[in-house]
Amino acid sequence: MNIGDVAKRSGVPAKTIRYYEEIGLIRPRRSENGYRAFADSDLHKLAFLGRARALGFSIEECRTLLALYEDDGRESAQVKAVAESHLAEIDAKIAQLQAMRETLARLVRACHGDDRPDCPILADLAHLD
Amino acid sequence: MNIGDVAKRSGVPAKTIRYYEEIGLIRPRRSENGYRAFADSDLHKLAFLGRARALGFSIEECRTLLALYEDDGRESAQVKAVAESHLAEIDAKIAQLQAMRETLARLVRACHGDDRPDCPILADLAHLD
DNA sequence: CTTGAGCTTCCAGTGACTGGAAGCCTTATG
DNA sequence: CATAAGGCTTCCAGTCACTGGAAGCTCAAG
Repeated sequence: MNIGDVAKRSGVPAKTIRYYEEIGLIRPRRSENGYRAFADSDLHKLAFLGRARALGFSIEECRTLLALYEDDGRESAQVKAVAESHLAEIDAKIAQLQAMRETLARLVRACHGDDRPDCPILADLAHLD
Repeated sequence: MNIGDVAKRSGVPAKTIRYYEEIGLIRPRRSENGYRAFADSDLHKLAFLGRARALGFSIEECRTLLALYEDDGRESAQVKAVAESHLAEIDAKIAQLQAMRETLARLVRACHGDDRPDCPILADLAHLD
């Protein structure tokens, strides 16, 4: 398979696939003409990576997960630890965004949004502690 | 005021203040010795920027908000539009994170997390559509 | 006079791509 | 068989918003 095929089949853009090779996540063979020649195992890895990235795992977490995936002697506890740590980060990010959201929503509600200049949003931002 | 003072008073790190000057968000005067000389208005702007950034506004949105803040002829509707658009982005991000969170939490619950290798988290990631 | 803190500029790196240029390779069509 | 289109290659630069560090100037205290 050429890069275009795996890109289509895995859903990972060709540019991204080249980048993943550059940082050592995958190591496709090369054909005689210099083209990358992807095996089924490469396609599987890329699909794996695509899904892990979609769940928000960082590249380094993906590297760890991929290594665990390929290690028959892994302990599921290791995988779970990575996932739990990531879950905690997601929860923290959600909490932070929700705090922002509350403040912002309050300000937006308070702003009449007409042609006059006075605005509680700017007033809040300008307020010195 | 020197940069260290405004950094402490505004809560914006000195490095970040220099960066904000570089991209034209602030234009402090210079003393004869070459040091930046911050006026109260600069301090206010930095505090403004710090708060706007804390609410998740992008630098370009901050630039717009700062311009509106300084424009006596602004219409509060313009400010509200920026804030509402940002609020929508935040909501989208929260929704996306919550979707990730649900999937991930389900997988974590399903993984027994012991010394055996079989793991529903990896199984899910590896699953080809 | 020296020491240490604070200031300056400039360069490089972060994360995870993404866009684009220049050029080789392959395939389809006239 | 020539050519044109499309796919592949590498390399370089840009994104966003800083952040770290090096080299060197300035200032206040002892």
